Amino acid sequence: MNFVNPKEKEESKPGVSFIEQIIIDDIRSGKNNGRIHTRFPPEPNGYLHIGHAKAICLDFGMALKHGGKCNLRFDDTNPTKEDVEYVDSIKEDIHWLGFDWEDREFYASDYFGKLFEFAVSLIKKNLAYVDDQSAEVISTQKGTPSQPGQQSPFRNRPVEENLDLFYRMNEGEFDEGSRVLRAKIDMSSPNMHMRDPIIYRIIKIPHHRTGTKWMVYPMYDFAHGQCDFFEGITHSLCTLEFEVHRPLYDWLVEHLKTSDYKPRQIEFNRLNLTYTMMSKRKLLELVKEGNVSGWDDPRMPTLSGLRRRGYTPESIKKFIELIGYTKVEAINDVSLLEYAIREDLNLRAPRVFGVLNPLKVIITNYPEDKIENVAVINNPEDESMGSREVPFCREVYIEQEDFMETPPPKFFRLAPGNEVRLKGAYIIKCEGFKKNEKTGAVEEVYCTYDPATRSGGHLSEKKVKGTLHWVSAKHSVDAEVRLYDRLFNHEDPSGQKDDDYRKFLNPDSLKILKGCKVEPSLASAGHLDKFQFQRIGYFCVDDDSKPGKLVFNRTVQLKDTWAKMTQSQGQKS
RNA sequence: UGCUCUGUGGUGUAAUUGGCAACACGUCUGACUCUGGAUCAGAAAAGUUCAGGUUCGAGCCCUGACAGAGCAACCA
Repeated sequence: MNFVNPKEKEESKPGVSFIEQIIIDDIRSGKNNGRIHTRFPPEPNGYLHIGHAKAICLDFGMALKHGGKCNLRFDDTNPTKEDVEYVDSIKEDIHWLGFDWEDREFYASDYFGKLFEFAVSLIKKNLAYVDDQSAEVISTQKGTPSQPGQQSPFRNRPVEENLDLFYRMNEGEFDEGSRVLRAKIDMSSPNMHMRDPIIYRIIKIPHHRTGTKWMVYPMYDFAHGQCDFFEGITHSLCTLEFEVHRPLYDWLVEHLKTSDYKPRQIEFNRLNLTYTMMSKRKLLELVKEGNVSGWDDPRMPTLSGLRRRGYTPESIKKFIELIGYTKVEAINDVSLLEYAIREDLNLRAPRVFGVLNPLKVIITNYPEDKIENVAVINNPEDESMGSREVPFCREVYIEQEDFMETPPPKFFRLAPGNEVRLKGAYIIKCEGFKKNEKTGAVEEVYCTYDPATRSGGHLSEKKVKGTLHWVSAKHSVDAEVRLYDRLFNHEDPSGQKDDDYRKFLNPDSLKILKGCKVEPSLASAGHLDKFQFQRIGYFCVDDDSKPGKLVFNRTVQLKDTWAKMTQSQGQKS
């Protein structure tokens, strides 16, 4: 035997993302006086989903890690799509994730005045003009990505006339769509966004914050970089699709800045998840069409949905840490998200007994009225969580799938002549069973128990292959259990040529089990309490749950190697 | 047939200033287990899209291909 030096396990460094590297470099070089200031800029037009969580973790996370600040800024430049309802939910979700913007809650609409002034100054510099053409005409004049655009006949309108028209646009003198303000840049630019982009349009729908004060509203491109500038943002982090907007962002900031300071836009890859759809618009459709119960349906990728499903903020942050930030358009596997929540809950969730599909077991040699309280450990991963007493008696329920009349090889559970341990209690042996004559379904199983094998007792060392969870028939509590599965059965429901994602809706994404039996200690469980139903998975108490009418949501299944074995052998039961 | 960006095990990411391609998930073994969970030990799996070039040495630098994505909203 050769003697080898023990492997020196080098601390594998977490590896900073390219964005963090830029931030570190900027701090070192003293750029912006070494200041780090980011922002998270949601549009209040829907609920936050896990893709936003990726951005939130970066925006707030980088600030936190490098001694900077992160603002919350609602990008509310389009009153036709936005609503306060969303503002509140967004704030709640960010806090739930564990981030805080302190007193820096801003709105793009806070800057409407300044933005208007800036637009006026551009007009005065002959860098902006009012265009009277229709959307269609402007669009065709813009050309295509491979063909240059043509100049608008209004492009050389005199400054005074532009000024007059722009003011009158804001006074409501003109109809929506009749006139827009455009930046005068370059109609032949290879970048479509530089072909005299529209920067202001007329909208006469009241704004959720500014009411009817304004009749013209800035476009995203005319707001974002400037707001960053106004707030002193140093690193404006956004997703890859804004890459081509950056020259315009820079152009505008360049005309605004008064010193060396300017914000820098950096783009990273958006989150894509297998079997998941992230488009806000389509999620809204799912809600409106009743394919899900709401934005917080536990199958939704929204933060409110994940929360209700039983995900913890820690697990979501862990997942995001695992996938990283790059410029590659990747599609991440949901199983990694499931791994993250299992990891988290494994350490924190108390173990309990819950039987989803009950099958009655009668222990024929156990006294009729005897009741024993057996002690069961709450969490083998955490001794400090102690143990609890669970009542045991002559009749118990086990899981239907834990009994088979004619078991396949390596079936370690209950079968005629077979012995298993009821966890925390006794070893029992199957002596017989009763079948329903019509359906052939097993209705009752008859067992004997060995009194010497009580858990913890001195003779309890006897080994059996299988250990089953169970509940006392007399003491167990009824519960409804909602089994959730992926909402879509296609690996990439939003990446298909065929845009009708509805085709890929998984018909089995929700299975409601009514007659489940759980141990009595769960009777008083409160909303969002999380448990591991032993041998099954992690569950949390749903919002619909009430005392006497318990409802549990399955967050995620436990890994199940037996299921995998039986599947690969084609022995699905 | 324009511009911009991106190509590293099955998947997602690493690889200090060019120096033996690393980690995680997943997969497969085995050990252990009163959860077929967890844990522990181990294995398979890429030679970095391709072709040239520079160099003692290239995933990294250069050239040229190829592939994918984004961009033509009065959305963000």
